[in-house]
Amino acid sequence: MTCGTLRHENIGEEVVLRGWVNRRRDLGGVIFIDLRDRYGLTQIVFNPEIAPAVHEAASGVRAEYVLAVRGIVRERPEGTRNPKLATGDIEVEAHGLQVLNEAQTPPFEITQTADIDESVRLRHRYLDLRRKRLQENMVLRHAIVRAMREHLSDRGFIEVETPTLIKSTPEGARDFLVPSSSFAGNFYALPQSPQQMKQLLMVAGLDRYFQIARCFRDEPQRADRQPEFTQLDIEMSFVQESDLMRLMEDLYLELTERYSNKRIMTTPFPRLTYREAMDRFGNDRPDLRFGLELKDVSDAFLQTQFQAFAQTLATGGQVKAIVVPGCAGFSRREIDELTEVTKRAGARGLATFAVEASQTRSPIAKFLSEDEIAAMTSGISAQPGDMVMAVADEPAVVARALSALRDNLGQRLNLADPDVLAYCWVYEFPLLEWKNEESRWDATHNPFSGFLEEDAHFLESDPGRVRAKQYDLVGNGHELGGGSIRNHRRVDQQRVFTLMGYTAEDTNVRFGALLEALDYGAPPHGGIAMGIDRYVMVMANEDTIREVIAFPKNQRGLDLMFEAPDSVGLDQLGDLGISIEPELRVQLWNTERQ
RNA sequence: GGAGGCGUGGUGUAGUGGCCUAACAUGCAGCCCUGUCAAGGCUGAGAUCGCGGGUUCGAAUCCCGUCGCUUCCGCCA
Repeated sequence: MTCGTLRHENIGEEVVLRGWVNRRRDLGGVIFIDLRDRYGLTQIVFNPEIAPAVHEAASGVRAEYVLAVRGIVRERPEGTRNPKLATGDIEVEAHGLQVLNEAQTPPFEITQTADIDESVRLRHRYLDLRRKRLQENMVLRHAIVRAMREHLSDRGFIEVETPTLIKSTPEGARDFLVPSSSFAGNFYALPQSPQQMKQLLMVAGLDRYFQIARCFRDEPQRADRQPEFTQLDIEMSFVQESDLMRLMEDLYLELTERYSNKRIMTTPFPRLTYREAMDRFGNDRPDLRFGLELKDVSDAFLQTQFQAFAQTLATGGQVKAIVVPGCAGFSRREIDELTEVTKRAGARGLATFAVEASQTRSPIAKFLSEDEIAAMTSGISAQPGDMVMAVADEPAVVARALSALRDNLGQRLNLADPDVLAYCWVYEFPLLEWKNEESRWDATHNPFSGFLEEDAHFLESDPGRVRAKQYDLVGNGHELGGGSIRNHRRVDQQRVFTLMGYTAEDTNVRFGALLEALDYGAPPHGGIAMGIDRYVMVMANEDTIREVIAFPKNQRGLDLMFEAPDSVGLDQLGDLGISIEPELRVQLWNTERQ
């Protein structure tokens, strides 16, 4: 029996309910207590004329006490029913009360819905988890993960667990290292993902694998990044990009339909090449719920006398613009704020043009000819009443600045409908990118991604041009997951490693097991890894993944409840052969616990 | 590593140079109250305004530094 089950038809039954005191209303005579558990609220009545001793006991009860109440389900008197409660037609007339535990006044109100300082919430996460918001998020997360398991199991996938103690591979994110007393001086690493393991499962012939996999990356936190997070990890043999996309599309359609009230914007999910996404949105994970696309207006200024534009164009830069419909009347303050947004993203400035029927007003109008301005506005079909906002710089900066501007405008103008989920695929990412600091090519995604056969001849001559068989699923501007078709022949994999500057010795040390396995009849295979935390966050309309993780760490990666990480004793360190530099012997925690 | 925002009773906020002896709501404590459900009424406790320094006759308020939280960039194969 729970606090959410009793209804009209239970009237007259004797029941026992257990739960927490949500609220107590002591009217002097009769006392009402709303008893709460995961399933709901039930009003308990303590009537001094029916059970005086029980009533007396109830007057000492406080919020969050844990009670067991024995009583009889009664119909509520006419006019006192509560339509806001599922159990609002009835109440339980208490005949017995047992206080299972008392409770201190909590540091924040369990029933409060307003935002509470997150540090306080994290320090007492078990109380935060008592609140409706997080309980609903946990239930949603469970339902989604369960549906993922069922969906894939029904299609012949098997769930395989892979180890958490593995070998460090210094590529990509920083590893969390784990020492062991058996091998003092050597370290395991926690997996950044089960990437190599799942590929080896394909070599093994377990052609459809999935796992709800915990991944660890020792990198700075973000609203959607935690040092440990969970992925739906998938790998399949004998497939192409489109097979993976279709599989995930089916799954995410089902999840969205079953577990949210959101309308899917477009099905099948639009597919954008990386190039197209960058051109149109300046971003490889565009929020497609609204337009405000980027337009290249460089052509209008090829002959311009305006130095800022002319010089940018002469040095391989570009001028791109966003047309903001109906916003010619942006205030000075709004324009300043938007300029600040683009500046923070690296732009030197933001050129604005308020298009009016008779003229176009702009702070830089005096530097430009009327023809240039007209060529620009007509080229992008700006109408009277529109605001045109432009950035001139090298392409990467333009993309970053206008993408930030676009997101800000979307928010500011309420263009992103929270009831819509706009999925899309972004594919054909570049295989490699040039790392200036290291003076070498590096994988943009993971080093095992295959490349398009038609681009293979560029591999040595123009590596930046080679497109990978790689795809990301994007939803409402969040990267929900990504994957690729892998190199299943050693020679191809070796070719990529060589480009990345690894010697045969390097690759043998780092990826020896995988490379060797490719020599033993590795089938063509590919896969994808979907971020579960991020997806649940989107489905739950939360702004951070901390709201969908039971015990998250804060932005610095600290666990405020358990107070981790923490120093350890010298004896423990001694077993591991580890000594700590004196300047690092700092006390992280000085909380006084009761 | 860099940039922005925030920091005032337990919680959420107001106060942006003197009217602050710091306000409001909620929570908490006590009293009153027999049909409430965000119960109501009365009374009360509770903050040296993150910390340190400075400017000023005077600082929650301005300046500098510092710490914490948070968002973003870098980073995240």
